[in-house]
Amino acid sequence: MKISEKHKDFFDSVFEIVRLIPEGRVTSYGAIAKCLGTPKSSRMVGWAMNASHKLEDPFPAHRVVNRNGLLTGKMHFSSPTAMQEKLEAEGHVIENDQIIGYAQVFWDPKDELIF
DNA sequence: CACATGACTGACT
DNA sequence: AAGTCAGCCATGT
Repeated sequence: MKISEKHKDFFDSVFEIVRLIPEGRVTSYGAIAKCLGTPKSSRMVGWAMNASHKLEDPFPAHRVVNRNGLLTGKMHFSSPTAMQEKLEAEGHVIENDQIIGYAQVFWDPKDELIF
């Protein structure tokens, strides 16, 4: 299966934003979707994350969680615990698959777009 | 082609 | 406050 060129645009934007996430910060699918102008297409952001596995370069998909700071996509990583481990390695505290102090480490893509 | 599912979210009840 | 519904749209059956 191959990603259409039309979708590549969307994917590219998502990847670019996620790569901009500073270490020790996280963001949500909705925030990215909103930044792209399609706030209701957060599912598509998750879809893009799924496609991120094809990327050869390291991709911090673990820095993208749902709006509750819940690691809903951890099962899609190489290891069910990989996501949590990487987050903890960056200084986050995970409890019950949820990022403690999520609001404090939340990073809004718009912060980088607005000057 | 129709229906169900999913790395989601916001609104409504 | 907690549960339900409705948008979203690609993919799988």
